[in-house]
Amino acid sequence: MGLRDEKKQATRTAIADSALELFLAKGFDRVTVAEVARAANVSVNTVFNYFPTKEDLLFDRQDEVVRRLARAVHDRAGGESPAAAVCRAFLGRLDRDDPTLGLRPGAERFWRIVDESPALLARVRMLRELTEDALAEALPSGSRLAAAVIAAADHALHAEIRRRVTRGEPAPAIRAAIRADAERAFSVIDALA
Amino acid sequence: MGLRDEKKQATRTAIADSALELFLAKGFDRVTVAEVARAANVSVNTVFNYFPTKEDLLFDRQDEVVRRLARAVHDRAGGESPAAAVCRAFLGRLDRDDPTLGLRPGAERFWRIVDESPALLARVRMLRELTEDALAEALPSGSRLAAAVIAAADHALHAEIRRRVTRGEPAPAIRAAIRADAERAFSVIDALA
DNA sequence: CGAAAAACTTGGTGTCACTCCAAATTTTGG
DNA sequence: CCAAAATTTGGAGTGACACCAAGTTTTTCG
Repeated sequence: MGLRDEKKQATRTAIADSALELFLAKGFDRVTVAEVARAANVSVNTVFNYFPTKEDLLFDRQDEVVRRLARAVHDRAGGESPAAAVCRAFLGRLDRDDPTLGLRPGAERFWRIVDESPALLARVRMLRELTEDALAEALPSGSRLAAAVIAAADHALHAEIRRRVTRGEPAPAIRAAIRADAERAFSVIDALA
Repeated sequence: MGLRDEKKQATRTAIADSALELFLAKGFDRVTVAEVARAANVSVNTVFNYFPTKEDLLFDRQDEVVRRLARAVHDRAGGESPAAAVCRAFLGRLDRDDPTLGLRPGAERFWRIVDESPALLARVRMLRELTEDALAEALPSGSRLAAAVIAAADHALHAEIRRRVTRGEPAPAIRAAIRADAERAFSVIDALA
């Protein structure tokens, strides 16, 4: 990687970091792209060179997230059902305290930004749909219905975690409750896929 | 209702009709609000007086749609489970050839507009979420997880209908296939709510 | 009926995300 | 060191939408 790519990486993170800081301070909708550009010492055009939309300043590189359910199904052991695989992956992340779960301290601030912005909420819905699409492709049946239901359960569990965190419940209690919900839901859904 | 309200109604439908015509002809994203205003002989400001956003020109009065699942649950007979109630309501609409199903001729043109516009697809996702929210409130358990799963199934069934219609399958065949899918899915899900 | 009040429409002005283009500027490979 | 390639930038535009201060129309009430 030459000097050029190093600089690009630096510029990109400088922009994203400036953006996050501003969003945390003022909220997504009260920050303009021009402000972000100024804070990062670049032009507005450069911001759009790196990030196709303003929302991408916060939701950057979501490929991994979008493909998570599909990957869980794809990588499952022979004989394991898709729903069981997704369940197992979810519980694994729960035990491992995966940062994307929103259970770790600091997550609240992030999701607060999202919850207060219609544009970001729309983006979350889009990511959810992309997740569903990817899952449908990974299912041996290719069933959109099964994919929709499994993705809905996964999404609802994540949402429930955030809701409880916001409500101030302690992490261990949340983990226990969510674990029970997940096991119950996915075992029911299992008959679909 | 006085003269004023009659005029208002006339203006509103004139705007919506002009908009639909233009959207059908050119696609949502290739029509500006200014064009719609001109076609309806009003000012741009007046368009926004009646419709809060450009998307509302197409998705007007979606309250009914958003509350459909909640109403099915709310109005169910004693002893019927929520999932069963939603299933029954869905099958009823299928038999009755409800226009919002997308099975009737002309529906393709409408959904083509939607499918080609990112903004309208985002709006559909929002309506889906509102549907889910309303359903959660209507469930005796209030379970967001159950609501999410039921709403996902309902949404997926609608999407599947549209997909098959687009693919050119005959309506009776679609109805039969969807009926089977719905019965299977909701009976499985039944154990959740 | 007639005039003030209330409701509606309009023009104007401004903001902000985002696009397109052409002119710098920087980096790299030869 | 120089020319090609990549990057950054300024500038001009577009379109949705907010806000406000005039009109204009409809209603209300004396």
